[in-house]
Amino acid sequence: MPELPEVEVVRAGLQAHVAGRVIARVDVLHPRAIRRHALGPDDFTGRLAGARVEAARRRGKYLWLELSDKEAILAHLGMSGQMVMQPEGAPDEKHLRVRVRFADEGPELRFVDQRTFGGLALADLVEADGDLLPGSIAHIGRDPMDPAFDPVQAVKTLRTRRTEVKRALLDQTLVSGVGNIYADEALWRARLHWSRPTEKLTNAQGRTVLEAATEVMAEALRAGGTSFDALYVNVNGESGYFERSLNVYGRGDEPCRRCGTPISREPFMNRSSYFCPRCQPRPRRSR
DNA sequence: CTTCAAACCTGTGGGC
DNA sequence: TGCCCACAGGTTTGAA
Repeated sequence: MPELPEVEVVRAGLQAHVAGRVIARVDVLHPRAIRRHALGPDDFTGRLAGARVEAARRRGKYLWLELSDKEAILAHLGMSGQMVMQPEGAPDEKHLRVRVRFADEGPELRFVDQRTFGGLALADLVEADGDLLPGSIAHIGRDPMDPAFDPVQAVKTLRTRRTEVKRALLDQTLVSGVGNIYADEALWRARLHWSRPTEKLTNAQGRTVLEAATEVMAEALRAGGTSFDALYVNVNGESGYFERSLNVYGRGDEPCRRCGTPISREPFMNRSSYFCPRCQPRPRRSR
């Protein structure tokens, strides 16, 4: 599933293949893909024709193609969204949702999305805390790879929350970019059970788990991201290979790489939490 | 204000 | 073989 490292791989691919090009024509093949564009498909395609892509940018799991006049194509990959470059005329993918052709008639950009949780929208860029970003995501916190990310403040905010530590890690307003996979990996590295109450974490524990999240995402980025199946690929259709480096996620009943204890899986927020019951003991009292 | 859970989706795979 | 259900999960929305 695309979390920060996977989205960053895609962003870099878009920067390399799309920046500097002028859009000739956009086709929306499935209206749900632009459901967050309130003015509808005709407005979306009409306003994009002739626009020039200046750069590909990202915050957390959101990415956007910056256009001129403080506008941008804002994208979220959801669970299965892909941005792939294809030669014009290549056969349509089964789940092709949006096609972007360019004036130079070079490779076209395709938004492909099986589960349709992702989508595109036109957004106005606004000034926020020294950054230019889509107004609709101004509520998202900075991610750990942002040069202006403030880890001391993030730990402080984390410890004022009254919730479980994993819920806090997944809260994009606190720190953005972390999803279920890297949350579990960070908690394993920090030796913290997912249900530990945030208000009881020490400053050192808070710092440790946020540093672990930052490190594991940086390592995943260097590996090209995590792929379990064909649902995450870069703009050239290639998978990342960080899955082999995961220590807990998806490893239920397999031995912990630190202590050999079988990894546990528990239901959590309509998904799963993977953890080592020995390295990450459950808190004695759930608040 | 904060916290929480349901809803949105489709393809895959296990059980029977 | 085929049917049914569980599962994958990020964000939005509305309720408490």
